[in-house]
Amino acid sequence: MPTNTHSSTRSNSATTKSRLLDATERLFASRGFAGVTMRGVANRARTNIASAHYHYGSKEGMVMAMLKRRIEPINANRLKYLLHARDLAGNRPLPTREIFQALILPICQEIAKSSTSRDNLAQLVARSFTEPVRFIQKMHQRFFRELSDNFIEELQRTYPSAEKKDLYWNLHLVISSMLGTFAQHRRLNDFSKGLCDESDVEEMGRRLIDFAAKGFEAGINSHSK
Amino acid sequence: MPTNTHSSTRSNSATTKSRLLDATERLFASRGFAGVTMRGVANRARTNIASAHYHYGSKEGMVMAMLKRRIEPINANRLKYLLHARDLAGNRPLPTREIFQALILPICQEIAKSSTSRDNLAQLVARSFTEPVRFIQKMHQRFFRELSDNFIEELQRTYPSAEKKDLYWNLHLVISSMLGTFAQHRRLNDFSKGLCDESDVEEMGRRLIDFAAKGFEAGINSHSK
DNA sequence: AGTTTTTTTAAACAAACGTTTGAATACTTC
DNA sequence: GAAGTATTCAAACGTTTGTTTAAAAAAACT
Repeated sequence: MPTNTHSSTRSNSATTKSRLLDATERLFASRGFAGVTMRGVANRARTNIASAHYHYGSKEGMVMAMLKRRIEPINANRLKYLLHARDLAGNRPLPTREIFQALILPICQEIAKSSTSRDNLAQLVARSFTEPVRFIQKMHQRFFRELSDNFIEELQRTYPSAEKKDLYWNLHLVISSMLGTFAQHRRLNDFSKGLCDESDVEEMGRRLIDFAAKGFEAGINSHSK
Repeated sequence: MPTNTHSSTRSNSATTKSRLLDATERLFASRGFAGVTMRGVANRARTNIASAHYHYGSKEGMVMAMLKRRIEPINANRLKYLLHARDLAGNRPLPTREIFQALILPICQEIAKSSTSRDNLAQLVARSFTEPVRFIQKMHQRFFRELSDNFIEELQRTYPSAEKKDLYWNLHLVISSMLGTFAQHRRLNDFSKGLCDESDVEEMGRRLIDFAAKGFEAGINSHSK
């Protein structure tokens, strides 16, 4: 039985443990949950199937650990961004664009980091939000519930007279657009017949933020007048 | 060997054949490609595994047939909408909103029709665009390539001085937003803590069109000035 | 050094998968 | 109604899946 209550104190074991998550990440990003096989992961991590079970208990546990490792730091950065922007603004409401920068920039930075090799974070995030497996849906729900609570609060400060329903609808549209854009990201080159460069993550971030901010404002203003 | 060159002339066989696609559709929408099992489909269609192979040759062939049956009519409607709007406008360029109405309304109507029972078209479309299986990706690519060719042409008429790169980027953002919104659609109730009603597909369509049109315009104007 | 705990390994398990077979049944055609 | 085609069916095939077992190896601890 694995005793994972203590974080691993040894150097070698931590390496195998993390190599397993690395392999899980690659397979999940390129082939989805069903494409993550214990044998495939073990092979890529240069270890054994039973070793994977030893460290993570089950396939579900392993994928869950991999998703947590990836997503939690990004969400933490989003909130840090938001708080930082609010500090700079004093008690004046934040511009729409700035709020969505806090939502979108942190993950774009992470995507830019990871998109050097074949393991693409954009694909990973995209899969995790349409994956039909129950526990992943629950996880996704938890992550975004926490996020939206914070962002709705900030949006209410910026749009004090807006109806809550409009704020929720349009934040929903913004988040959906962001996730959809990541999911489609790899198809941009083909889609645009080579005119657009999908590898330029910074450009994607800038355009996505503009798009989201203006779209959001449209949804709030049209209803409030 | 199945001789599918002739469309089925008998009444009973066509029913079994279409029941198989119905079952495939339900399973694919709720559990993705990996969740479509020949046994599951055959059970739901009240027939045999071998019967499914007889009619469609393979699991891939069956899922492909199901996707074609669903998506092709929607795309045809989109083009019909677009041509109709252009006819009404004479040779004057179409407003942005009207162009994206032609993109979004036809599929929303279809979603509204199918969302009575548990088989949700929004989920189906959502899965088909993040599914890691090769042949589904190819199919998705083909469908949207044909669509985008027509819509880019129309957008160029409306924005004659805009750069092609901007048009492609922002149409990409619009399509991604649309797909992402469908993918997230079922989570809206929970996300908004009951404030928003996800079953109101017409409201979703209206808000999505506004969002997309304004977001698109922002991406074009900000770069052209 | 000896004991205990943690980690790795090879081998096997039952269950579920897509596909194939060959015979039985239904339908069409003459 | 006989001949021929189209469809259904139960049963089996070989793989692959996640998981378990029990023993060996490595590391940590006293």
